Amino acid sequence: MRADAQRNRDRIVEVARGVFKEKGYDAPLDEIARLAGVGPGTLYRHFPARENLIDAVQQELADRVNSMADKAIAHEGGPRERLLAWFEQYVELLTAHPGAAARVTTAMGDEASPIASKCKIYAGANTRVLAELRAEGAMRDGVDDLQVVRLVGGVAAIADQSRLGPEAIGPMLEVLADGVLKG
Amino acid sequence: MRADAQRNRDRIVEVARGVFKEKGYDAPLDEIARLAGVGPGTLYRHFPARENLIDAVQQELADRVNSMADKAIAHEGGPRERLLAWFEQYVELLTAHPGAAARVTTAMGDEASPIASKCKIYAGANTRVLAELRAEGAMRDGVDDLQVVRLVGGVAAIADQSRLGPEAIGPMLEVLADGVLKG
DNA sequence: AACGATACGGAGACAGTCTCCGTTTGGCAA
DNA sequence: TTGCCAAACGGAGACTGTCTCCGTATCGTT
Repeated sequence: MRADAQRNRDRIVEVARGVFKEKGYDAPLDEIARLAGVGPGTLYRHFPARENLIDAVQQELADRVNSMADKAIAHEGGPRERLLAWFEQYVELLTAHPGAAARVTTAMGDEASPIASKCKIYAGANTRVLAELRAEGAMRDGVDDLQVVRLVGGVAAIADQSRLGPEAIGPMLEVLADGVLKG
Repeated sequence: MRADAQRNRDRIVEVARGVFKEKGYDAPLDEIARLAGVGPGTLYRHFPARENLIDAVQQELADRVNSMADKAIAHEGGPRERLLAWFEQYVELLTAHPGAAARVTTAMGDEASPIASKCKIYAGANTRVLAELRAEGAMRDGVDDLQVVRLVGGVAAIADQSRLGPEAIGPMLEVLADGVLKG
């Protein structure tokens, strides 16, 4: 890639991160182009669809999710505490950008989605936490990893769109934990 | 209301029901106006916001939800079977129109929403089912009705947007049921 | 320095939302 | 019936956001 093209691409992603965080994933793309000091054509050449830009912006979140999973696994307490710690971290991550939770969770399991690579990273982190619990015999039989990541993502999506706080999210995640764990 | 106004309003709702069912709740309103044989101005006078039109269209669904709850309560089997029957019926209702589940569940608990009246009806039906189970002592302590209707709505929203079938939805609802019931 | 490939930018086509206002219509009162 | 006017209509067009096309500029190589 030509040096000027790389520079423009980087600036677009950087600006988009800020705008998306503030205004959500439906923010006008032409405005991002303007703030990045490039024409709309340049933005659309680098990112043919909005989802491609979202994918680039989410690299930052994907970089954090695995250390989150590690922290949850190392969390003190029984399986329920560790699972809840993971759920809470994951919801917090997904609600970092308004509109992210619904998009990510919708794309989960869809290989053709432009954000499939990020979904894979999130799903992988979730699987690591669940594998740990499953090895301890704490998980109910028949519970699938993809189901769980969709359920938690669903909670995150509702929380995001309804602007729910931790006091409303916490009890919902507890229901999920009780449904996932033997008990 | 003048007779011609009432006639136009009814035709708009009727046409909107068909278009929404086919194209989802984001379908162009001007197209609905055109198909109903009225100008855009007429549509927007009757329904200042899209949500107001959605509210009118959903009257049909709201009329059905209570008999669904009755059927679930009368369902043969234990608490788990009855709760699952209700969850499945509710998800089916919410996914009858693409885009409905997310909107309804997002508005749940928000008095100011234009579709608040419909949310109240759905929430009321859910509460009736849960009250029955709670009276039998089948429910876990601390589980709130609003939480449950949001969780099931979240599943419906993800199922709607990801085009999931019953084989993917069923297991998720089982996790919810296990999290809601004593077990 | 010259040149060709690569990338840029912004005008503008297009789609959907929503409003404003001149025109029409329904229903009541004389 | 007729006349009146409040109520309702409709559609042109302003506005916003998406996305493309193509003449122009720039990069990096020879």
